[in-house]
Amino acid sequence: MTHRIDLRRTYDRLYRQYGPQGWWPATACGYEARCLEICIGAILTQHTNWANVEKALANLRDAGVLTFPRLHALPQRTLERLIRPSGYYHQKARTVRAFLAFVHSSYSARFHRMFAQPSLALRAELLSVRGIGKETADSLLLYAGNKPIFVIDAYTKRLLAPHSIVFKEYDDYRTFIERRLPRNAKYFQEYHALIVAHGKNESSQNRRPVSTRRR
DNA sequence: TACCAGGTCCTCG
DNA sequence: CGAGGACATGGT
Repeated sequence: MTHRIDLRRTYDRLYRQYGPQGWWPATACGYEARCLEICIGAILTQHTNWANVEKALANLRDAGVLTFPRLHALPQRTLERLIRPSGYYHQKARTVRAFLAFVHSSYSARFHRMFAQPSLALRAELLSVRGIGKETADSLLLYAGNKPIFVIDAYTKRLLAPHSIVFKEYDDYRTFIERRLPRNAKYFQEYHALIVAHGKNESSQNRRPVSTRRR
């Protein structure tokens, strides 16, 4: 089967339409703090509107617990209460704690050590953490670790589907895209961000059809 | 009111 | 293994 989509040109088109996205939307300064915020945000955003995730992150920030040691020491119930707006709060609290325990025990709670590992080996380790699946693992690798791994999400599949590019396996999507693009983390970050911007734009138009009236 | 949002895990046949 | 369901809040 021949795939007509030109992924580089698609990127250019999206970039012209939406402009630079500068993802991931993180506010923290400093490498470790920023990694923490990205990782927690990536877990909280699973099947969840980003606006809800921001409420949860704001709760953690306001409570002064958005640091590795504070978050790691937080009781399950307290964590659940703070991240409640992001939904699935029981599951996600467990995942956040499992993730922090993993980083703590395997990498002394240091993200720079964790991301010093070879990407694919680290990916396998992340996938062994309960609650972290392929998309979340790849988001951590790409946005926190700056690894050239392309993140596949619902929007990405939605973008490819009209071109009859449909796979059963997550990794088939990833391979398809990675084989057709320069392996560059910044490029992948921006590209995936553009796909999400486009996806949100499209779905908002579906909800409220474009008015035929102009000006 | 119903449906959706930057998934993941578990169970059952 | 593949389909189906559970997990949960907030916005439109």
